[in-house]
Amino acid sequence: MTEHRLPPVVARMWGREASPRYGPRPSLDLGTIVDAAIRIADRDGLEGVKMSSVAAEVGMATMSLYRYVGSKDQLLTVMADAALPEPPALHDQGWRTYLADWTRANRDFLLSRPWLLALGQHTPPAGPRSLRWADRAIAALADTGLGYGERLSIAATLSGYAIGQAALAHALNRTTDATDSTVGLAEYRDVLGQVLDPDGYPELTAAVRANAFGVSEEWVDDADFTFGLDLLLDGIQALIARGKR
Amino acid sequence: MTEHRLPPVVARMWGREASPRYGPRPSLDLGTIVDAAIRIADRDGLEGVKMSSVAAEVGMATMSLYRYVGSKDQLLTVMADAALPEPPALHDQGWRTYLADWTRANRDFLLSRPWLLALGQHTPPAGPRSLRWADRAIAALADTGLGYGERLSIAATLSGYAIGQAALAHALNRTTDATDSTVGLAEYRDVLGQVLDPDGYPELTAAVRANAFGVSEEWVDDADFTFGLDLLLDGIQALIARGKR
DNA sequence: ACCTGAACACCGTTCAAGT
DNA sequence: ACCTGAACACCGTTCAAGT
Repeated sequence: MTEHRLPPVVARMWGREASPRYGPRPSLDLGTIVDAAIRIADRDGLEGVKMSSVAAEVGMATMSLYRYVGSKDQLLTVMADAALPEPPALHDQGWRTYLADWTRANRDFLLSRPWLLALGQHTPPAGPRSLRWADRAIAALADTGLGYGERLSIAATLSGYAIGQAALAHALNRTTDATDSTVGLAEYRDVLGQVLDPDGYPELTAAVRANAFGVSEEWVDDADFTFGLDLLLDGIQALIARGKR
Repeated sequence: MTEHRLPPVVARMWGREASPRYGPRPSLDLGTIVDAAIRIADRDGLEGVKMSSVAAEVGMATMSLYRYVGSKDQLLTVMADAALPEPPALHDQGWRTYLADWTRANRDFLLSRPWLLALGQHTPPAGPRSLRWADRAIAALADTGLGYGERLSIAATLSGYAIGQAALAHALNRTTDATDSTVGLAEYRDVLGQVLDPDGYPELTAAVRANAFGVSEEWVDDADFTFGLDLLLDGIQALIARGKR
C-alpha cells in the first residue's frame, strides 16, 4: 500500500501546509480568506464570489490570494467543507430517530446556503466537517449488526437524498423571470398543462388534472420530504431485521 | 387559474417559438445547434462548450447563436433535456422490476454523459424528454393503489437516488492530479488514513482500518447501487402493502 | 518569502452596420 | 428579418518587479 502525498487542497483543509515556510510569515491565514468568501456567497450568491471580491473583503490585492490557494476552484472546495455546520449530536433514541434528524439537518443547511447546491461538489467527502457527518451516521448504526460497507452505503444514500430534496425545494421556491432558464413553482403546474399532450404523457396529464401538484406551500413543505425519508428508513429497518433473524 | 405565458426556454424546448416570423426564414433551427453543442460536450466536456465553439461547429458566426437562444444558460438548459435518451419501455413484469430498470437506466445515462452531472440542473423537469421519464415512472405505479402525489414523490426520490449514485461513481472514477480539487478513489482510502484522528472520527477510522472501502472496482460497481436501490424499493413495497391492507 | 501593479488570455454579450 | 465584424465588459491567472 503506497503512501500517496496528500493533494494540496486536502492538506490545506486540514491545516497541513505542503511546504514549511521560512522567512516572513504570511499576513493572513487560509481560514480568514475562506470565511470572507463564505460571507460573500451568503450575501451575493456564488456569482458574487470572485477572486477580486474575496480579496477586497479581506483587504488584499487580488493576486495575493494565490499565495494561499492554487486556484479559485480550490478555494471553492475548501469553502464547501468549511461552510457545513457540525452534525447533530449523537443521542440514545435509536438509529432511526438519529438518522432522520441527521438527514433533515443535512437538507436544512443546504437550503440555508443554496450556493452549496450550485457548487455541485457531490464528490466523496474529504474535509473535516463532511467527514464528521459521515462518522456520525455510521456511528448511529453501530449496534445494528450491519457491516461497515453497508453503513457507509446507507450514509451515502441518505446524504444523496438530502441533496436531491434540497435541490428540488430550492428550484421550486424560486420565481421564474423571463430571462431565466428554470421554472418556479408558481408556473410549474400551468406550464405542464400547456405543454403536455395526453398521448405522449398519459399519466402525467392525468396527474396534473387531478391537481396532484398541490398549491405552493404543500409541495415544498415537509410532507414530501418525510414521505421519501420514511421509504428509505423502512428499507433500512427491513435490512436490519433480515440480518438479526 | 391564470394562464402564464410559457417561459422562452420552455417554449423553445417544445418547438413553440415565442414570436411568429415574417420575412426570411432562419438558416438553422435550434435542434441543429443543440445537437452540435451536445456533440462538443461529449467530446470535450462542459468546458468545451463555448458560444464560439458551438457556432464554429455549425458554421456560423458566434453572435448568430443569439438569434436562437437568449443566452448560453438557456442553451445549456435545452441541451440538458435533449441529451436524455427515451426511458425504458413499459412492460408487464410489475412495478418493482420496471422501476429498478428505470433507476438504473437513469444512472447509466448520467454516467455516459457526465457533463449532465456537472450541469447540476436538478430542477423540476420541464422538457419533453425528462417529462417522459416522469410519466413512465408514475405509469408503472398505476395499479398499486397509490395516489398521484405519492407516485410523483417516488419518482422524484428514485431520480434523486440515481443522480447521487452517478455523481459518486463518477467522482471516484476520476484520478486526482495535483492541481485538482477532488480526490479519486485510488487515493481516497489512503487520504482518509492520513488525515483522520481516532478521537474526532472514531467510527470512520475503524471503517478505514476494517478496509470497508474495498478496492477500486468494488466500490464503484453495482453492489452499492443495488443495495441502496433495494432499500428504496423495499420501502415502497411496504407502503403499497400498508395501503392494500 | 511575501505582496502587488500591470498585463494577458479568454469568453459571453451588445451594437450597429451590412444584405 | 436575418447575419456578422468589431468592440466591450468581465474575470481568472501569470509575471516580474517591488520590499
